[in-house]
Amino acid sequence: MIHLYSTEDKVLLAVDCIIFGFDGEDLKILLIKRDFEPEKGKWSLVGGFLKKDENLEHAAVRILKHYTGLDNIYMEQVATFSEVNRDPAERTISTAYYALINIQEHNDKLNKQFSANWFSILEAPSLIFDHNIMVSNAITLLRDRASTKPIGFELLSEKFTMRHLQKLYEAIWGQKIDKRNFINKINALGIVEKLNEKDKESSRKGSFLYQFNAATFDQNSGKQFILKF
Amino acid sequence: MIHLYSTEDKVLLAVDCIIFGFDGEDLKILLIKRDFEPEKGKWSLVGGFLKKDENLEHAAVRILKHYTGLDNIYMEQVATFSEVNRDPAERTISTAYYALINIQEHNDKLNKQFSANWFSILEAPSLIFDHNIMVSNAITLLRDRASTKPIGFELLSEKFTMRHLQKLYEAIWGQKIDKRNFINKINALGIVEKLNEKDKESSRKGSFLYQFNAATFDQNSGKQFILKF
DNA sequence: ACAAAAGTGTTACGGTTACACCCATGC
DNA sequence: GCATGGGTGTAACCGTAACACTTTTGT
Repeated sequence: MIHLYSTEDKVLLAVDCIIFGFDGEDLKILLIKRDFEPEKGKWSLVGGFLKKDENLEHAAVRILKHYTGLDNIYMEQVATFSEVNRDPAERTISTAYYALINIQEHNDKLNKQFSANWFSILEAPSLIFDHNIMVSNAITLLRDRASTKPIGFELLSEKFTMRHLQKLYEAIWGQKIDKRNFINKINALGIVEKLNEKDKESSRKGSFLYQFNAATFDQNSGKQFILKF
Repeated sequence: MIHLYSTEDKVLLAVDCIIFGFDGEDLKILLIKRDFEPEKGKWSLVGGFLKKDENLEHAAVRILKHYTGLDNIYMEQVATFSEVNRDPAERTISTAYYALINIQEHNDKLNKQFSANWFSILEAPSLIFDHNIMVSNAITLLRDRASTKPIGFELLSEKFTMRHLQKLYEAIWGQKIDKRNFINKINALGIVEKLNEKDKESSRKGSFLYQFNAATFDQNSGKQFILKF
């Protein structure tokens, strides 16, 4: 079998992004109302097409910057979706990426500009094409990664309370966790540093703030990061 | 931003397959000597281009059938690789799939026809393009899947001994496992059925044959399949 | 009789889970 | 002084890991 590349079929390649955020209670995804045909007016993931001179990751970064205004976003490829008629307009293959952003840093103006909205993953509307499957795969992958890598911090502000962190993991796994067991385990992992500051927002007593300590984590990296309940 | 699909760049989309087999001792991958430019004569994964009227999975099935003669192969997508210059001949994006086949059923004639060879994952040669990274990602994924899904059986014949099964998992994880602990755990999972036959190949005493029991596994599917040591 | 692999249970250990009360503060 | 969330330790339990000897049979 001899290949002459030039005789092979070419296709459109798109990137779709599942953008996760955390508001203190629920894990959320950012969706936009699609403003062009087909399926204009329906809810959709943010996406765009791959250009000749960039790789998929670069395209994802570009799209994320466009829709969120943010750089340096934590991102990982989910999978590539290629059903022949997934997009009724034209044959398009799409690679999905999930991204973790700090919802506080996200600019509300952009939401108006793009008719975008945050939806709890428990109450998200039905999406165009195969985007529901993409979201579902992304959630599965995120749950796995959150259990084996210290990526949760990407969804929080630099300083956070133990309660924030716990609520985050509860939202990711859809499961209540015992307060004492959670704190014990986090401390055993030695990846957060207790600060001499308190957050007074949530209670009269106030609760201590922590920050992720990459250095400590790297030292411990002999042992595995596993966070399961 | 308004998209007119017709103005977007199109690209070549390829599929590359990491074909795993198990010879009783080592986990192996099937590689071919590439018979066309660029990189003619170098070792490579088997691959091909996506056609207009098929999805990626279909392309992978087609390629596997072509190079191994086999249908109904267990397969899973690994990831999509898109560096701009990954293929020096022309911009090509490639989606990698790993596949598990029973090495016994594989036809040696085809190996001659395609200058193909099985290599232990521990001694595989350097490959063209980014194929080494694909293999490495595939192994990581396989290890994860083997720990959480009963897919190991895809690499064995229908009937196998406990020793075969243990050697397989040892090869996948690159780690010795205690014989008694292994058997205890497999039996606790209740996914294999002991047959009234013995394999006399490996010892004078002979060892009992087992087969995977999908029915039993489905009944147990309330509990999770987890196989780690 | 001996070599070579098969087969078989129990104990110790470590990590996970379950669980309840006092503390500090603002109103 | 009381209501609200913050903070803290221990004991029971369960799964995992470590470990050695007997059995079978072909030569």
